[in-house]
Amino acid sequence: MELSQLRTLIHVAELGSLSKAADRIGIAQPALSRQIRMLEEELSVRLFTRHGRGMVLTDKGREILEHATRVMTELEEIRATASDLDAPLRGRISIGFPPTVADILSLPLVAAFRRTHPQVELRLVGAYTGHLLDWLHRGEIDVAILYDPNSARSLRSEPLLLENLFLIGPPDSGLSGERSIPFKDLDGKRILLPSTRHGLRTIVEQCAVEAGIALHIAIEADSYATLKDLVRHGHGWTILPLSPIHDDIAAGRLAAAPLIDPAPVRQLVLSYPADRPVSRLTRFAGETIADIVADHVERKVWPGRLLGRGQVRTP
Amino acid sequence: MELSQLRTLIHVAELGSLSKAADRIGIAQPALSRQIRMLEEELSVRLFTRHGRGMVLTDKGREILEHATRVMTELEEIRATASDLDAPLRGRISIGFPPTVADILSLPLVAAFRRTHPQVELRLVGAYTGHLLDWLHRGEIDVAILYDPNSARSLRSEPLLLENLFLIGPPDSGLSGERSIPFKDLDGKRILLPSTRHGLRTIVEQCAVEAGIALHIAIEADSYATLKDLVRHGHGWTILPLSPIHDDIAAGRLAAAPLIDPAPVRQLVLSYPADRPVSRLTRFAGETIADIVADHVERKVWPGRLLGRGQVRTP
DNA sequence: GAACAGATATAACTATATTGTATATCTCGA
DNA sequence: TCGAGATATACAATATAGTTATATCTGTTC
Repeated sequence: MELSQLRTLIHVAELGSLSKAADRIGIAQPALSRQIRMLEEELSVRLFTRHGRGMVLTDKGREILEHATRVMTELEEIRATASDLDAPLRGRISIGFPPTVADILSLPLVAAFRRTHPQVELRLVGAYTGHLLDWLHRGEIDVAILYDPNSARSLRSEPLLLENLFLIGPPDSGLSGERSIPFKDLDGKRILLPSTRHGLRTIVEQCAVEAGIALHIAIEADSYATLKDLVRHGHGWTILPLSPIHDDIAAGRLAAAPLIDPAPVRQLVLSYPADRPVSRLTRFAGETIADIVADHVERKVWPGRLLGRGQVRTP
Repeated sequence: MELSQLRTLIHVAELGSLSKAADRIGIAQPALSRQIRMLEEELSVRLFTRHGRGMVLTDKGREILEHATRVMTELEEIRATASDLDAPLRGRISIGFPPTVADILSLPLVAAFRRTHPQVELRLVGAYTGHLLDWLHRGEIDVAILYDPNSARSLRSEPLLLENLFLIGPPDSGLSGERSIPFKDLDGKRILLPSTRHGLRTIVEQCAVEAGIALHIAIEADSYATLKDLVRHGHGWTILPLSPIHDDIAAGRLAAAPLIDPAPVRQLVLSYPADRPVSRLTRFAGETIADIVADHVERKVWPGRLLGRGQVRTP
C-alpha cells in the first residue's frame, strides 16, 4: 500500500473516472488503472465496480475510502505540525448549529475568526439537527454542532456538552435559579413543549416516565419564541435550555428554575463528515467552538457539564 | 512523504538507532539515513538529534511521530476492513481499571474474550488513575479506563460514562434508592471520604461548595472496603459509586440514596496511548468495554449516563 | 444496427526513485 | 589512543512508476 494509491482511490472515488482523475492529478490514466488494480490485489478486495462510463465504489471500497481520507488528514496534520502554520488560514467554511446554539456561539466565534484568521469567509447556518445532518452528508456544511444523533450515518463526532434543561414560567411563578424543582411537581401542570419529532420533547417525556408522572401537554409549538410568549402570558410552563431565556429573565419577563429528580439534559456533539478529509480550517473551527463552549460553561453562562477528551490539543 | 519514511521514523524513534532499525526492517542503514534526511528536508524540520551512539527524537519529531502512528493505525484498519477479519485475534493485552471498575467489568470482559477470541491472553490490572496513567505512557498497559484525567499527557481518550455517586449509610439510616437526599442535608453529618489526593474527594468537595455547606470529614480512608466497614459500624456516612456497594445493599449490610442538588458525578474515559499504533486487539478490547458499560447502564446495574460518539462502529 | 465517443486494461518501453555497497567521518567507552 | 558503534554521502544496481501505444468494452446517437 502506498500513499499515491490512496490518493488515487480518493480522487477516483470523487470523480467516478480514472480518466478524469488522471486529468486532475496530471498522471497518465494507465498508471492510475494499475495503481487501483495493485491496491485491489494487495487487499484482495474489489474497491470499484467498472462499467462502460466510469467506475463506482463498492461498499467495501467506501469503508476503505474513509480510512484513506483519515490518512490524508493525518498527513496534513504532519505537515502543519512541521511548519507550525501561524499564517492566517484562508478560504471558506460553513458551520451548522441548532438555532439556540447559534445564538450563543455566533458572536464569539466570529470574533475569534476575525482576530486570528480575518481572511476566512464564514457561513453560519442555523437549522435543526435533521437538516444539519443532511447538509453534512451532502458536503454543504463542513462541521456542525448537533444534538446527539446516535443513529447518524457515518460521521465523526466529539461530545461537547451535556446541556441542562430548565423549567420556564412567568415572572410571578416563583421560579428561581436558587431553588430546584423536583420533576414530580410538574404532575397536573399545564406544560407547553415542542412537538414529538423534536429531540427535546423526547428527553422531557423520558424524564416524566422516570419521575413516574404523566405530563399534561397543553400546547405544542416548535418555536422557542412562541413557547416563551405563551409562557409569559400565563398559558402554562415550558422546559427549555437556559440560553435562549437569559435576556427574558434579566428583563423580568420570565423565570426559570433547575429541574431535578431527574434532571433533564441533552448532549451536544461536534460532528464532521467521515468520508472527506477534514481541513485545517475545519479543525480550527471545531477547536474554537470547543473553547468557546468550555468558556461559557466555566463562566456558568451556559448551564451544563463539559464533556471532553483527555487528549492534549496543540495550541 | 512516503509510508516507508513514516515507518522508518517509527522504528528509529523506538530503537534510537538507524542501524538497529535497519536490522529490524531488513534494509541497509544508508537507505534509512537517507529516508529520514529526505523526510526532514520535505518537512523542513529536524526530527532527530544525532549523537555518537544513535539518535533521539526532537520535540517536533515526537509530535510528528504521533501522527505517523495514527497513519499506521488507519492502514491497519484498511487491511482489517479489506479482509473482514473474523479469525480470532491472538496475542496478549494488558487492560487497566480503577479497582471498582474492575469489579464490574472483569467477568463480562473475560467472558466476551473467551467467546470471541479465546486465544488472547488477558492481563487485567487494577490500580488508581495515577498509576494507570504512568503504565499507559510506559507501554506497560495497552488501554485503560480512567477517571477524567484532564491534565493527562498525550493520550487519546473517549468518554464512556458519567457515573453517579451515592450517599452510603448503615442499614438503619433510612437511606433508600427511592428517595434522593439534597446535598445540603449533609451539613453537620459525620462524613467519611478518601484523602484529598483522591479524585472522588475533589468532586464531593466541589459539590459541597456548590450546595453552600462545609463537610465534616470525620475520617479519611482510601480503601472503599475500609470506608464501607466504618459506615456499617455506625462511624458515619460516605459517598461512593454504587457499584461496589451492590452486594452489601442486597445483603442488608448498607443503605444508599442518590444525592441531588447538586448530584455528584464523575466521568470515566477509555484511554489509549497516542504515540503507539493501536492494535486491533486493543481496539476490540476498547469496543467490548464500551459495549459492556452501555449494557450495564441500560440495565441500571451501573447508575450513570452513557457518553458516546455518534460515530458508526464497524460490527 | 452501426458508428462513434468515452471509458478501462494491458503490454512494452522509458524515466525516475529507491536500495545496496563502499567508505568517510564522528563519538564514546575501554 | 584505539577500536567499536554509529551516521552520512557517493555511486552503482535494481525496482518502481509513468508514458505511449493500443486492445477492448460500454453507452449514446443517428
